Amino acid sequence: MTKSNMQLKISNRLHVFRAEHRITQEQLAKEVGVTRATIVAIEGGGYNPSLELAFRLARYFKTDINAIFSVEEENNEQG
Amino acid sequence: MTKSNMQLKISNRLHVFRAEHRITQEQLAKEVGVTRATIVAIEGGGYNPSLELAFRLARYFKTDINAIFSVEEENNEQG
DNA sequence: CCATAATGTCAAGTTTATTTTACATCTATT
DNA sequence: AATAGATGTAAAATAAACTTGACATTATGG
Repeated sequence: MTKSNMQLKISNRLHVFRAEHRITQEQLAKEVGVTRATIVAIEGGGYNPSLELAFRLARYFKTDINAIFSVEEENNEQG
Repeated sequence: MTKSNMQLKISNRLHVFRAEHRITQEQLAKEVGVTRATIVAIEGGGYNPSLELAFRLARYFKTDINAIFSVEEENNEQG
């Protein structure tokens, strides 16, 4: 079992972006074309959305995917 | 029907990255933990992978998601 | 030409994202 | 306390990502 086969944990700051922009889950869901359940799931964490949805969220908040989503590194070789 | 409800077309340069790195579909598939069919599907285009897989591919090529995947803008304000 | 590796395709199956619906909780506001 | 808006949870259903296996085609090299 190689490392590349382990599931990556993807964390996100969607809740923060939503707070900053003062938009509700329901509004955001409508804006990006999904249901509130999906937004809830993403904010709940440990959830792996589609790339398209990630792009839509980034685009809505006029930012980059990496500003919202990031990979949880188990292995800290960022130096 | 608002624009935000239309499906975004996501294009990618996976084929290019793979050529540059001289790695086969099968090798790459193994590296990022999917099957060759998935790599073929992505390179074929019009395919919407998971965000996790997008992150894995970017990470493998030591680059950013945006260098590999991009949204096809119907509305050309990309500078 | 012959063998082998790499790629493209297709159909059927499994897993997981996303939807739908319903109900509970929490925070204002009156 | 009552009403209303926003959020959390959960279970069943649907859609879509991803797998599996098999076969065809296109390079590449002996």
